[in-house]
Amino acid sequence: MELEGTLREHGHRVTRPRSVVWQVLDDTDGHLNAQEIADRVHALDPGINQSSIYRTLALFTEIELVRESRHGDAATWERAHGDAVIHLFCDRCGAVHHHHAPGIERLRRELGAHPGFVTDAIDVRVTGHCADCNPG
Amino acid sequence: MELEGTLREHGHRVTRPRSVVWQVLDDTDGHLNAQEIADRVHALDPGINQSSIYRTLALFTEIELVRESRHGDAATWERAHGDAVIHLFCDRCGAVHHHHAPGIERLRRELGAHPGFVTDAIDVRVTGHCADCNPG
DNA sequence: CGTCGTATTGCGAGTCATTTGCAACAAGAG
DNA sequence: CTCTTGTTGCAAATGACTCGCAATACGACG
Repeated sequence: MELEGTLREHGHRVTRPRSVVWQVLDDTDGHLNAQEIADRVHALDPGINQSSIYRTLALFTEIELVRESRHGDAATWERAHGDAVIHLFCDRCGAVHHHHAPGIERLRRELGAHPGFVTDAIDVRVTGHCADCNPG
Repeated sequence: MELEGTLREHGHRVTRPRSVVWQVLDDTDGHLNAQEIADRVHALDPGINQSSIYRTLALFTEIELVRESRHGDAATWERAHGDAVIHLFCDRCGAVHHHHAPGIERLRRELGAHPGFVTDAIDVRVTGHCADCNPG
């Protein structure tokens, strides 16, 4: 299992909060905020504390199982994925869509040729609105 | 003056906090966090309140004089600039460098062809480290 | 110039998501 | 089964940012 392997690899234990939080994120195709994660976690196990959820998310982010993003003042988490997927944030309904953009690899090559900076990750975020979202 | 015109255009007054905050951001080539802005503002006028600085930054962001960005849990502000400038965040020294990437226009065109989403702004953020930054 | 209406400020008190200290607990090596 | 120590739950703390409100000062107008 991806979770167990990655945790062990980094010298961490497999615990109940970690399994449940992972179960929630792994079952979701998209971004969840802290509230949504807590709700789903509690549906599976009401005994898990909010602090443990935050600690777990921080750990998962550190070992790159999860990607955290902030848009405006909203924090969301999703399963980690490669750079070539960019995020489309809808200003109307708040949804976050994924879009595959191979052009990112071109950008990465271009940056590689730039002697002043060593690139690690590239994060492209587009704001706008879904075609079917009503104004306001 | 750019500040006065833009404020008037949007029906806002030109006040001391607004002039001083603008003076600070306009004199800086790059990103400043709330603390740095407050320090520089207070160097020019110690009587300006922190809340007014926040309110001013929010207003400037709204009328697009200023661009706010959040990286991790750090909020920073800079004079507004076009999308074709991407941000390079150094994980070691915390600096934010600008890089001109005309490829963004290509990406915008590509997204324009995507029927499901109407693009407004594109924000490209690269994490990594300056070539001359020491590890740790 | 003065006057006046109202946007804006300064201040202090909130807010609220996230973090932290610590004693109790439990994963998992031996 | 035992023991070590990484983790948890809890409750209290943090801290960046926001808000309510009376006092202030823009700037339109005469």
